[in-house]
Amino acid sequence: MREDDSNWFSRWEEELPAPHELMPLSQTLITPDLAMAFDIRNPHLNTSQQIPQPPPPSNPLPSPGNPTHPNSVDFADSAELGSGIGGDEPARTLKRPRLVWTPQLHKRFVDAVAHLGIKNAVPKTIMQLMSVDGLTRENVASHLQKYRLYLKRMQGLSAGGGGGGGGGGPLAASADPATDHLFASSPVPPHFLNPTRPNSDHFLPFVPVQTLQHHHHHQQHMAAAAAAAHPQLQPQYHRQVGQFGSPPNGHFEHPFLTRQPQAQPLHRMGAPMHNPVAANYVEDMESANAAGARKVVAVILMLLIGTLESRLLSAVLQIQESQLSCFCGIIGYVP
DNA sequence: AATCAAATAT
DNA sequence: AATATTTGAT
Repeated sequence: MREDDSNWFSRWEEELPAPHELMPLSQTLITPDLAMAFDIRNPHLNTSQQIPQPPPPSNPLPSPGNPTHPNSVDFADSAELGSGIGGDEPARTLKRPRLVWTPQLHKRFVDAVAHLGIKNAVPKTIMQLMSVDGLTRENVASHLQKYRLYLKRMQGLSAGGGGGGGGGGPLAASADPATDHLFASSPVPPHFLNPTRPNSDHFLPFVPVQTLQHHHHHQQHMAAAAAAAHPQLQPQYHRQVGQFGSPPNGHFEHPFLTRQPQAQPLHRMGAPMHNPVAANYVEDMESANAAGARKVVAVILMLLIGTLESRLLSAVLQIQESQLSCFCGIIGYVP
């Protein structure tokens, strides 16, 4: 008794949860929507917040075969998702905003799938290869599922024996007019349609090109819904910054920031390790001057390999066959 | 545990 | 319309 009396306090004190074990009550009482609307996040999650990624100097470059919407929305679209909530358990209560598959994001997806080969292209690996922060496996799985359906349709179109449109090729419009603008925004690598044997694309680097980190700390307060509202937009540099205004529809978009140092899973590829600085990838290979070099490299590779089939070559390069001579010329080869 | 495809929900 | 989520099977 006596002893207890003198010690009860210290015992009680010892059993108190450590500060980091405390679940902030406010978090549990605030609805996810409210939390997002007011930008409330976890106190002990002082992780660098969603700093909307710097919009790269607009490098307007037309992607082949896409109708462009003149109205260039100057949203930022960065490559990261999910804000700070990825990490800890109370995040479970906070539902993350739905992912918006911008043409650029989709392009990354396609690139990843292409480089993995259709066999290895499963949600998890695709997700890892894309290395977009906040991107979840189910995000990818969902997208992949739809993309496969799309491919199936495309395959059905071109492979169908009977049809009149013999020479159509993979560039033909989708059968269902009502279907995805998104998927049309990135060219479907030819071999997606014939899983016949591994592709030579494995030789092509995944272009983990690092871009400069600009400091453009502008939090755009615009509804990213607008970006989604223009599906046919050119895969330009729109940075959709999901911020919260008063969304009538009730859901918010979150910004994507390019993935920071965190995980750098895919440096095994071609990339000489370099600084751990964010792996920032070139979104449009067509636009970057890297594109030219890339194609030339591809040509050289093909030459070295000995496969000089113009159709295959143009397919690999994703250029017109007529342009082949140009590239061949560069390297001094005359077909 | 991951994946997949289909159905369903938001 | 576009994503997410669930379901049931592999």
